[in-house]
Amino acid sequence: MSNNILSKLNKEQKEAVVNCEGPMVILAGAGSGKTRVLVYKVLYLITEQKVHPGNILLTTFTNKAAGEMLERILGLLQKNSSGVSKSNIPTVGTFHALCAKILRRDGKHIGIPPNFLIFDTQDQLDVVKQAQNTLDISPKQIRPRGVLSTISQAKNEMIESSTYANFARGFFQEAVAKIYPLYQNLLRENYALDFDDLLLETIRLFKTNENVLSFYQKRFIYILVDEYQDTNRAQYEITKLLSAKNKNICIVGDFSQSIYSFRGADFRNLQKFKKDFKNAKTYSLSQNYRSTQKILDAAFSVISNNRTHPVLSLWTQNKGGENITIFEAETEQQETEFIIGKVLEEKMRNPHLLYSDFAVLYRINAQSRVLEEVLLHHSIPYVLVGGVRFYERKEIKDVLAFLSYLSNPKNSVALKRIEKIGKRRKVMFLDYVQEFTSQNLAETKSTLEIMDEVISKISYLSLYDENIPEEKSRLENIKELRSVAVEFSNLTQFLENVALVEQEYPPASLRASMPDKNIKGEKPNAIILMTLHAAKGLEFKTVFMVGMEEGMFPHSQALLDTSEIEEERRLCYVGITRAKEKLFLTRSKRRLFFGQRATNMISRFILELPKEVLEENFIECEPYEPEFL
DNA sequence: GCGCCATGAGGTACG
DNA sequence: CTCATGGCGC
Repeated sequence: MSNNILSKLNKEQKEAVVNCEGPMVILAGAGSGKTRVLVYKVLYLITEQKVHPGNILLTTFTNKAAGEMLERILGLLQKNSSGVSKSNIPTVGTFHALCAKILRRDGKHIGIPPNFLIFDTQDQLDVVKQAQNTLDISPKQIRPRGVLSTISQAKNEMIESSTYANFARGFFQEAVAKIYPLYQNLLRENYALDFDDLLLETIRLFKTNENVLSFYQKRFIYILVDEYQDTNRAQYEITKLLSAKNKNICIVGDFSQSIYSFRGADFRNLQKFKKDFKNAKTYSLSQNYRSTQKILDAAFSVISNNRTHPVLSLWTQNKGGENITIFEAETEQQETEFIIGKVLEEKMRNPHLLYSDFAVLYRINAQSRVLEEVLLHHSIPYVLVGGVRFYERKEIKDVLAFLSYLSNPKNSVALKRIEKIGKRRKVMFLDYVQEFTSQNLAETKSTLEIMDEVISKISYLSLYDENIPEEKSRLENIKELRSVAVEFSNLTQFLENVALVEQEYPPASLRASMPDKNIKGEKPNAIILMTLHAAKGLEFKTVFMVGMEEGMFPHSQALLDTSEIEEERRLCYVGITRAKEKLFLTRSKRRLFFGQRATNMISRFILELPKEVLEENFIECEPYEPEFL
């Protein structure tokens, strides 16, 4: 059986899998089979080391990744006929999901009720506005969004509301110093935590309750952490606390793919690890199974310009491959037309190719508009990944507000939202709340029944007209939410799922220009449009990176800061390494920007590519020295 | 409670 | 230019 598992791995991967005891770092390059190593390591621990599955913790970056990895693990376990029952599976999830579970169970020790709410960004904003209102701080002078991100940043650095004032410098931060404590109080009055609190309160729980910490240390004997380069300080702290006793901690990461420092991620955690665990072993996965050597060479050449972190050199058996094409368009429309031409050309050359083998990656969301317009004009099918998320839609938030208030009448933010829907509807709703609590319906009715009752009691659906396309899609979204409710008949569990789980984009929110068979679960045959950030972890046969201009990519706000430029370069590295077979980099000489025509220089990242891997017809621009150097 | 207009800002995004 | 927000009048 052991051979069976290990035969699927190369030498480097095998080493990383079979060494399980003690602290270790796996430096895993893009496309090097990192997920495979994590999955097989868990499998190896269970089947070979006879570790109880419940003693394994694997943390991931997203819920999606967690779901996929657990599925693979369970599938392989079944294949190896190792009896794993539902109550006997490894814990796989994000830090936030893990912390939510821990706090539901043990938060009471630090005054957090088990039915606490999790406030999302919109709820948080409402709270900030409420706090500013109380303090008479005008939202015009001090923007709530800015306040919120400053508070979040402070929380990421583990600065509490009581001590923030000591660090506050300047007009804005002094305002935040007043708002932050009030914000925190309001959260607590609502029995709510924000996402940052989930992490911070767990740390506080661990630090003040030895027994609780000890319980989880005994439970999670083997800890694996994915995407360690994108952990923030709180997440770093949690892994350290949890692994302090057994020290069986395996972290996986890649410096070159750290692209989330703007939200508190710190790739130096990857370096700190070896200082915290002096005897930590290091394994590197350097064989790439995704791209051609030319693509890898291009990526390496670019990323080698970064000075503040180590860089893995990747190799592949897939030598050669096609050259990388650079295209300089006059306008952004022409840039998109070039893409369409190339897609059709490639499809002609190879009839097996689907539209979905092509991805267009861009730096900022605003770039998608022109792409959509031109694709639409040429009747080329596309899907836009991203945009307004399902659970952030108005109608979904409304229905959730009803349910959330029913589950926890302390939720004043939900009530405020309900009031906004309509005063009369609020009265009708409160009538139902009375009925609901007096008859204790939370115990007897399913989520779906409650949802349907609320919706009909206040005739919520009559707000929307089926004949107006936009409103019809709102009605469809509510239907979609009903199907989620079917999966979670317990109201509390349903709300927990909604708060923590990133929703798949349902069909209605997929903006496809051609209504292909977009049925749930089916990948539509359409060109994929997304930001470079969204592309992390994915791969496509052909990749177009557009807007390769100074000011666009690297982004204008990163130009003056070396560490931000390095992050942009890592983002570029991530983009290049998404391509399996063919890579195009395009730029436009002129571009409409905030209604004005702007002329941008060619991106430095293009000039950092090795000439050997470029199509010959690319005429290099005059080299330039950025002014700030 | 809704719709209209003025104003202002404009990165990336997971839980 | 485009979108989000907030104030105000009906």
